[in-house]
Amino acid sequence: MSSYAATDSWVQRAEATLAASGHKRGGARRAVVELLDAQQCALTAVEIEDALRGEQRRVSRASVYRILDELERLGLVQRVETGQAMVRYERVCEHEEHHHHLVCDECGVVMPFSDKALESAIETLSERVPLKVSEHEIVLHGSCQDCAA
Amino acid sequence: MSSYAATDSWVQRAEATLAASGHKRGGARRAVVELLDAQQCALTAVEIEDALRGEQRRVSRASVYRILDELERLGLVQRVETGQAMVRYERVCEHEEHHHHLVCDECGVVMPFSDKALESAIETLSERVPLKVSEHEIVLHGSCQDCAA
DNA sequence: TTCCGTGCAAATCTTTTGCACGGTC
DNA sequence: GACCGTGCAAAAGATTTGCACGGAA
Repeated sequence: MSSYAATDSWVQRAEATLAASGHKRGGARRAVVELLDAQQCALTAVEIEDALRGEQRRVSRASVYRILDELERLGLVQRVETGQAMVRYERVCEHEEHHHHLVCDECGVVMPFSDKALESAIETLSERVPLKVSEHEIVLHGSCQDCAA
Repeated sequence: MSSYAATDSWVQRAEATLAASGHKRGGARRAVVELLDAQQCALTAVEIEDALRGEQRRVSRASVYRILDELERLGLVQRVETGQAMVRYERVCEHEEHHHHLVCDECGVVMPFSDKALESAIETLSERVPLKVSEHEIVLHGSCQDCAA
């Protein structure tokens, strides 16, 4: 889920992009980058902090936000607004298919999905709209299979 | 923009729904409902408070949030997540076409749009997804005509 | 007269910022 | 040595809650 040829992984691209933009290495950032790379879907800052507390190394909440902010500015991660009070973040993979999110309003679980027809509808309508569209976000709300059962 | 036959306006439906669910009338809530009815697109709680401060009557921020919360629970308004740090709210009109939002990331302006092809793509894919879909939200980000110029 | 509605102030929660120290280049 | 990275604590901003009083039914 997280890698392609070793020379082309998201982690490597991230490290390279960071270095190219004048950043030095840091343990906290490396831990966040590696954690994000291992994820299947978007995480909140708090989830990242908690996940890191146990595993790799402890990273302060402020650093998590600072790191996410920088990664977003560099186009390495993207924000996902799920309507759950906290913003979620996930890595942006150039090689992976663009995806969107399903949110269970009962248990809060977030899952990815992708759909060709949807993307082409978006593409088409983007031409007709009074906005130079740069991104789009689609969130479906409902009940997941566990909660609906 | 805000009314149909007088017997079928959103304000009237709101008042009726509120009454039916055991609410008494209140000046603050009436002011918020009337303001929302006059809007073309989604507002934040702060924008509502400010708009009301000048016009109809002053309504405390806490009341604005409580009122919006109740209206949302009753299905009279819906939240719109535009990725702008504040949640926006707009009335839900049964007779109006379902619409989504364009957000200018430079000036923050929010505009509505609707698209048949998009809706049917959503409808179709909702069947194939591991979620009993109840709602969906689509936001296009970019630069508005003024900002892009 | 009972219960809802509302304002005010305080509390919460998420996210940001200021500052000092330690690490990387 | 210069400058970035990070933790900690405080600040800021949005939203929620507790409490007391006034109003509607």
